[in-house]
Amino acid sequence: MAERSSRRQTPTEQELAIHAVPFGAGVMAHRSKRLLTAAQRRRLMALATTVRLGPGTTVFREGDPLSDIFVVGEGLVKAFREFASGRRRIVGFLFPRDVFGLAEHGRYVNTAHTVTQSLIYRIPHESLAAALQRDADLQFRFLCKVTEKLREAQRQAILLGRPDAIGRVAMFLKMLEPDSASTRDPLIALPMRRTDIAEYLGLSLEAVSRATRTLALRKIVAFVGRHSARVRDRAGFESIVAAA
Amino acid sequence: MAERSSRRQTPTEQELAIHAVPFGAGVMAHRSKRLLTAAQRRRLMALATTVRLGPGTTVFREGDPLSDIFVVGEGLVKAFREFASGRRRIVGFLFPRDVFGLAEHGRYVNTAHTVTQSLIYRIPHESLAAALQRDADLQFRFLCKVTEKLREAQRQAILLGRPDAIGRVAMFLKMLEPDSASTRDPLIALPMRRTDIAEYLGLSLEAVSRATRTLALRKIVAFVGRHSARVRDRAGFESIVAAA
DNA sequence: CGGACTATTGAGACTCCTCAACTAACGTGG
DNA sequence: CCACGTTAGTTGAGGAGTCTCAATAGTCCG
Repeated sequence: MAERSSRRQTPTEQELAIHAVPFGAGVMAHRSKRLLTAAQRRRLMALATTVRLGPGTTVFREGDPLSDIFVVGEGLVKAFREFASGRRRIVGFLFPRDVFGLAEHGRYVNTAHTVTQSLIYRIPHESLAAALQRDADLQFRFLCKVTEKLREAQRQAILLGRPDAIGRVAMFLKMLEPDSASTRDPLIALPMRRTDIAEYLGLSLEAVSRATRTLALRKIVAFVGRHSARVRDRAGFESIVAAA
Repeated sequence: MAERSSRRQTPTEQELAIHAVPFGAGVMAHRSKRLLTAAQRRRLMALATTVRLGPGTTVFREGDPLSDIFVVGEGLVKAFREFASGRRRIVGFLFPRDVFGLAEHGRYVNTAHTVTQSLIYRIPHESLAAALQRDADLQFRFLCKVTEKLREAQRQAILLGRPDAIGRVAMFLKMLEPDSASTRDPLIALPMRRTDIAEYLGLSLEAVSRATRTLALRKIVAFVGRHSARVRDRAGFESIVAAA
């Protein structure tokens, strides 16, 4: 399930155990606030070029030769794969501080699109590899980050294993919910479109729509506008998330 | 999608891009043959204790405090999570050379059971973390390994997103299929039970059974006994795998 | 040769998917 | 600032597929 190595550092440092889902979503709040020291950050930024992209822009395509590793500075990016049938499968939402650009055999395995306007840092992969080789501590941070992604990926797998649409949507909202500790405002931001949610949850657009409607009718979650939600019935919500 | 850093080494070295599915399965054949140098292997073994476990043995449980990181030497291990409803979700099969013991906040996030008799190496996580901190190259190998797991996890997510049982089973078989290049024998080993397959694929036991039967009736895959299969109609098989 | 477990097969209910139409939101331009 | 057009999302009806429950067949043990 997860490979790892681990080492506790500052409080709430996560283990190395592998578990990486290239999904920055919901986890946004869970991730450690500062993974890098000021010096490390400075050195990394020296290797990076900064790009500002409008919404719906392609960062790279599946099959493109690997060139850079990317880090989200601001905005939201989605990583997905397309099939012959035209169906799409989003394998992860990338939030600020998330690293992306997963490759295999020298080629990116997914396509990455911006969802909202975004600020992206790109680092040539050779430069990054060299930097990681020189700085074991920096590499450890990366290892933690990938492990975090693995955990997220497992979470998505668990979510997809559920047979009920309402449960999937509830789990998705739970993933995007800010840490109860950090934020007092229980507002959940949903920057992506319903279609994106459907492609992430493995459901049809209509099923997502019906599930949200049901949650709203039962007064478990209130959707304000199309891009935010709020849990109204905490107990009911958690029981749906926990079930199966 | 995947974070990463990367660096090509010997041929077929994989990138660091994050994408980790704690799933050793099918990927067995895909993984690099030798990730460690003899010296690194020796040093790691010095930290490890060896355990031989019978089939169906619990290695650790979800929620247990993190103590060791594990590596499969021989046999097959499954990592899964259990729900209040009694439903189980297998998030990964661990094959020889796979690392497991994913933790968060000092606790294992999954339960690990042996499927067959297995030889397991266990390394105290502090010792491993220290070793990785000292040896950047070794740490890089771990990073590659976690990245590999992330790719596998994404693959499982893609698989689970498919609505058809036959397609899921076909993808699963594809994952377990040995590299066409390495092995000339197209026999696919299925050490796990049907129930395990069902819990990995997010299907009911019966749906798996019906899917295998359908594949057999269409003469696409031949199942010999309960623990091995062989692709009979390569074109038909690949078209099912690729579809959707 | 039995017995317990695992897997297969069958019948009905339920849920989601597909197709289609309608409504709402957003952006542009007058 | 309002009107229109395009895109995004909601709602409805019917069909396909899986899930559940139940019973049968097969396999691995002792």
